Amino acid sequence: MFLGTYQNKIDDKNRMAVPAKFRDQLGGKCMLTKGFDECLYIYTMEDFEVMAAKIAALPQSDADFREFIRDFFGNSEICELDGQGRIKIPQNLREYAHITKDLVTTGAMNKVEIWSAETRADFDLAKKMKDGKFTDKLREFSI
Amino acid sequence: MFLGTYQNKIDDKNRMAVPAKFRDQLGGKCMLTKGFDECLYIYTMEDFEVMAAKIAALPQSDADFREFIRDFFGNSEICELDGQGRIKIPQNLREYAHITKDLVTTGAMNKVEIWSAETRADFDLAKKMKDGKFTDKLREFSI
DNA sequence: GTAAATGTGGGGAAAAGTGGGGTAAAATCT
DNA sequence: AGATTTTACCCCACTTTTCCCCACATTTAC
Repeated sequence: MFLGTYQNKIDDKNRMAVPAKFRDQLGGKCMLTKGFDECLYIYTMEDFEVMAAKIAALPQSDADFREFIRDFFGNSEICELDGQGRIKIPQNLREYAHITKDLVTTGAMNKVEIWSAETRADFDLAKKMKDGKFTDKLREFSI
Repeated sequence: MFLGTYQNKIDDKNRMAVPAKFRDQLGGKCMLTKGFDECLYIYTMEDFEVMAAKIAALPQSDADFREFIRDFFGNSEICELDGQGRIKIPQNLREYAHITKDLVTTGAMNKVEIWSAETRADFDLAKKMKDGKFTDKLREFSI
């Protein structure tokens, strides 16, 4: 289970230090993918396999699904952690998540999310605006 | 069952002594999470697991739920008590609860609440203002 | 009153984060 | 194809943070 929020930076060589708390669970290797909401996801190899199987099973007859499939696999990378526990983030994913310098890394149960610090801040703000409506929604799920 | 209210402090290394009465029930480890009302919650590992399972099951296709999931897990932390029964409170949670120095720690049945002393004082005051309406509300629940 | 438990502070070793050099591999150009 | 440039990757070095341990003051229990 991935938990907690961390601040970190990407360096000139496009490397990001994976927070130490997450490294053991990843075991030297991870899958880096395009996430929802303009952030990136890190999955363990096992969890990625599960997800990949689900997505690959979507009906190819549907054009939306075909696009989703190529978008998902086209924006996924196997990342090996270097001696200092860093991964390299490729250009296409950096662009998608607007990553330039400052990052926020958040554990979210079965995945790790990587955000550009600015994008995350904007998102937080937008969230506050509609907090009231949201709690009503949660109630439907008995939380 | 967690009971009672205690005053304590957070030190320069962001450590807080867990009141001794609570330590046995926690067993050397606890979950620290963001609570409602700008305070923090301490759960036992077991109680947290139950909650986490519920939340992890929310549909990822809904943007509000995605945000809720990252807010919940991103602001949760496994805390190990050190030799003196203290836990470290991470930056994101300190900020959320406005924790700087003086704290109030309250047992609340299945969880422990950690408040900044000032926030708690303000909150008490605010609550008193609407006491009349509140007792009416309780009546609906046969209390 | 004495002993044990609790709360608080701080030193120091170890780990984590960050930056950068050097070499090898890959891509590009002539 | 060979030469040149670019990219990737391994390794080292430095700074900052974390955490483990010890010490002491204060409170509680007997």
